[in-house]
Amino acid sequence: MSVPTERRRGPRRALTEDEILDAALGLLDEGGQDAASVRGIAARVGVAPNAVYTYFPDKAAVVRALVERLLGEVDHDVFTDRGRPWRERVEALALELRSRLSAHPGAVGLVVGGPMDGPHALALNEHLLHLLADAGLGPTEAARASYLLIVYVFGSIALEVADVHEAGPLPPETERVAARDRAFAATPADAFPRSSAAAPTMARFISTDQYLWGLRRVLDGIAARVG
Amino acid sequence: MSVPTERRRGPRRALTEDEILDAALGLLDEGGQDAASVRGIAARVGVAPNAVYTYFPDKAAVVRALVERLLGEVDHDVFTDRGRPWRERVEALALELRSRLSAHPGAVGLVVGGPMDGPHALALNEHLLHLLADAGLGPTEAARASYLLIVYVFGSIALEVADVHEAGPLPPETERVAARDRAFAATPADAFPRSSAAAPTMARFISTDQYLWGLRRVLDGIAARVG
DNA sequence: ACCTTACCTGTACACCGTACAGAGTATGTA
DNA sequence: TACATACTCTGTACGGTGTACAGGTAAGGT
Repeated sequence: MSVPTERRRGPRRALTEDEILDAALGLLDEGGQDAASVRGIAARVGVAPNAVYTYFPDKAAVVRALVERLLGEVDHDVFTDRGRPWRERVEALALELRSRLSAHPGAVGLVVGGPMDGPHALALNEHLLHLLADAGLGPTEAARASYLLIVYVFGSIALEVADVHEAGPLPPETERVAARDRAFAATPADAFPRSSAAAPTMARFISTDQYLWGLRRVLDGIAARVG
Repeated sequence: MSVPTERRRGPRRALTEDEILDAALGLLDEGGQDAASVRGIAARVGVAPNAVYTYFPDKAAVVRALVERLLGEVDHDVFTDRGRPWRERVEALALELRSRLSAHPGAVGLVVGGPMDGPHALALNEHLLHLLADAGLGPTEAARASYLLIVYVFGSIALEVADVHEAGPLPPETERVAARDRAFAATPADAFPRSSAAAPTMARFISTDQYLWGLRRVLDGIAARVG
């Protein structure tokens, strides 16, 4: 009888890179931005800290791999359907990215803070470029528009998550929206929020409504260049 | 003869908070994102590491104060002139912020990564809200538009700086643009950049031209809501 | 039965933020 | 003038971080 699970070449490989990434993401989800230490990861998979370095050359490589995995999780089908109008496809992409990333707030900083030059990131960029070419944009304007959209999507997610150092997931959207409304709403119905007290932060805790509103303004601006 | 420099109450105050912030910013400029350690700051002002804690409760407070100082350096006059068209004023604000922040790439991550809830940040937000009210937007749309603009300005700067972990200032814009063009330019003149090799990162090293292009698309989208 | 290869551990180093106790000095008050 | 007070700054120390180095151990292939 042979060994049921296939081994690679050397001795048994007790760990896998995926286990390590699972542990890192788990720590990030539970403890926020800085919770994924090498020692913590190793402890979570039940191994000495150095064992991690068998699979990744350094911590940055772990982070890169994790970012790639997160970006690889986005469902490309929803926006590669060339039968749908291009604006709908962009909105689908934007919503998909937002929901994927805000599921792991602690990891958002790592995604945005890195070079985003892995295969999945590039594939995403390429799909977006094709999409904008479908819309009728020339190569230069497509590149610029894709940059603009990337900035909006990642920028808004990054800003939203920026001041949530605490552990755990974001508060539910209903509560976030309520907080934002409390912050921005002027006291008289038609008044303009003039005091700092009325707008306590520059940009935080936005709703999906507001996210889509901004995205649509961007799309309006881009659409005007199509003709 | 009396002491020329005025003292507060206690013994001589050899350090000032500004000296500490100068040191922190200097380290950030020379060493990038993570170069501003408490120990490094203290060494640079010639003092034991703990002395810093006389002026700031913890490192986060140092960072907050530094962010506030950077945001306080933006020249408000260029965009509070209500005589100029509102789009011009937004562009002036966007360019001012970009030039101020990209002068200190190592500090950008700290600005964007924090809550941005200091007095200067709030004042900036308020000015932007007023500006958009001048443009004719109602309170809700002004808040949403200001959020959109903030996301664009800070998001693009953050993404641009994200993969420059190395020390020193950004390369000069001419070189950055050349790198970007090399990256995005399709090999045949009219071809569309399809390969990942042709677009090696999602969004990096953009020119002022491209920055303004994106900003103007955003402004187009906002302007369409004014009527 | 070797030898090679790859996994994993123990130990160690330099650095980080920062808490605690105390030394030193300039000031306000008697 | 003398003292008490208030404040700045230092020495030391603790627990945390990333990771380099040397070895031990177990599973192949031959």
